Amino acid sequence: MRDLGRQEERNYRTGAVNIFLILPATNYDELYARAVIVPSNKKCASAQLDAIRTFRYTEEFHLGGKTQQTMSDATNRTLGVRVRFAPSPTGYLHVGGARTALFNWLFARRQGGAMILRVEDTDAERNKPELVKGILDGLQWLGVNWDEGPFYQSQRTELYRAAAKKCLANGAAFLCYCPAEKYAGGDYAEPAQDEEPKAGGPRRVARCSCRDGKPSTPGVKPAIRFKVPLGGTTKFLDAVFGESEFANDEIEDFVLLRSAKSEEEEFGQSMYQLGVVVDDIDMRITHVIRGADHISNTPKQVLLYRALGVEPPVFAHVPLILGADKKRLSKRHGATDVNMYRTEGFLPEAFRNFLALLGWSPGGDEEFLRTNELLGKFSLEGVSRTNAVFDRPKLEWYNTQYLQKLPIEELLPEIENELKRSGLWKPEWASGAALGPDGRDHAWFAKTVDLLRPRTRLLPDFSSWSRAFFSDDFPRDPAAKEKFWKDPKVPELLAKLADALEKLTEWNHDGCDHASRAVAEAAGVKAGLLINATRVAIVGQAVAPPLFDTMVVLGQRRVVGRLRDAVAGYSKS
RNA sequence: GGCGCUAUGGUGCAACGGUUAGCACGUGGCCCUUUCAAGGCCAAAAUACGGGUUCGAUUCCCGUUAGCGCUACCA
Repeated sequence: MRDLGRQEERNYRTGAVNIFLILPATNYDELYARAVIVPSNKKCASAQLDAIRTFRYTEEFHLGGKTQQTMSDATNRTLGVRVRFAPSPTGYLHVGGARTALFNWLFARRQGGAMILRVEDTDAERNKPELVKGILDGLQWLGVNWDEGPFYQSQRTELYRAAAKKCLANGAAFLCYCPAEKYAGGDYAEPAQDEEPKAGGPRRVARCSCRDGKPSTPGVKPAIRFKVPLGGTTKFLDAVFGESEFANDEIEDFVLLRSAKSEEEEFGQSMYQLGVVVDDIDMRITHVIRGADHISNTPKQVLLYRALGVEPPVFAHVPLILGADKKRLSKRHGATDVNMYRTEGFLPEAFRNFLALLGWSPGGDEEFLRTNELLGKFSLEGVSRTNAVFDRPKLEWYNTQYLQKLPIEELLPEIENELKRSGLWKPEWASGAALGPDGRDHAWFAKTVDLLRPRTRLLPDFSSWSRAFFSDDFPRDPAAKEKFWKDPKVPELLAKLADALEKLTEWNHDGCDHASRAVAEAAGVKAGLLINATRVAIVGQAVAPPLFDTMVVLGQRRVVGRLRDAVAGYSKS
């Protein structure tokens, strides 16, 4: 650790949390210091706290930073938490990525820090630029917003090349002329190098003679590989998994920069490991929160940080999301694209609540957590270390809960959008001008939605089976007619009911109730027979809210009209 | 194969050495009821296995097994 100049350090103890605050040294303008919050639980023994205190020296790194997209100076100087979400546009935004983004966002917002979005598109081959929009849309739908970016790695290649060259100059990297295939499959060690038989145990990863400065091969464009130290270990601290240590002999000499694809170029595009580290340094990322599939990449990145003269940030790896068969979630498990959940009609907040509790828990039994509660409770120490299975039934349960429990005024805009989408929306329903079909009822839309919502599972339910509430053009479900229109007395009953209801001077629940029961009684049938038949007549479904509430909401003119229409159509069906 | 990580009912989480192992989803039953939901009540269902450490292990350690991850000039 370098000399930090004047530096103050304090240890505050607040309940379960130790806060180490390292004040910036005044004489190094570039010196970057910050407070790190460390949970004092079993995952982070106090001996490890030292390792977490992170400072950063940016050196001449700014040189590259100025070339293309650069962070603003103001934000660069900001002290505090900075996290990033870094999707790769090789596919849509899948639920695992969405969860990672959500955790980053919750952490940033909770800590009052900054969220940065970075598109990792360094692989020109698989990269599909048109996918970026879908990813951003998905994030926005989820409510995950960002403060800086999106930055595109494909536009920052000079930065990576500068860093790779620095490693070359350092001796931390080497030019490799080997064909890629030679490394593929791992277990490769240049036979000629086998002079020291078992100096540091068996060598298990590819190590070629280029790393010792093999003369260049004419006509072959080299790649730049990182020169992993022989022997020793690399350790790092993970806020979720604790401390881990990897033997350097297990780490391959990973590629930093691809070889040039054309004659004019000296080198090709950056590889993942280089791009992440360089960007995380340049963007001053303090906490790297990402999927656990990156745990094995971390020692490589730590090595790279050190080679670049920078202390690594805090890592927090979050467990993966699996399908029902406990395999990593993929297309064959059904919907994995978050945008499909939007299209299906899930409420973003319900989806967010569900996702947040997949691999994280605030510690108790509460699980219905609205966004502000999530924001108030989120912490890295609550993150689990075990992979979680994506359980669709539970997600659906969350959605029905939100559909039912949300304050009506929060739900209304969602329903309005749904009805607009399906072409059923009428402007006069808008709040403020909420006149009902009969031009009288002031909160008609809200009342109707409130009546409907206990029976809905997804947003489109409002325009499908509830269609008759919003449109006069609705179908009568054949199965419902089969079930409740079987009795031959039905048309006559419905006709009588229409007559009785038409005479009503007051249109309310009890009036409809009494009138209906009187008709049933006069005809000598059970009220249920008439009620069920009437439901099919006025809303076309066997399933609907309580009949008399439905009548009230639909209005007298409509109910009578639909009853007569049903009588007329009865024989035809 | 090598290396790493993980292991509580079918699923998601609680229980931070002492509980009759808790909550929720799902499942089954009952109640409510005018359909269907919602809601209420009840039930079945778990500490992977084997060794330690300890007065005491779901909890700490080791091994086994299983699952997952990484092992690319993918990210």
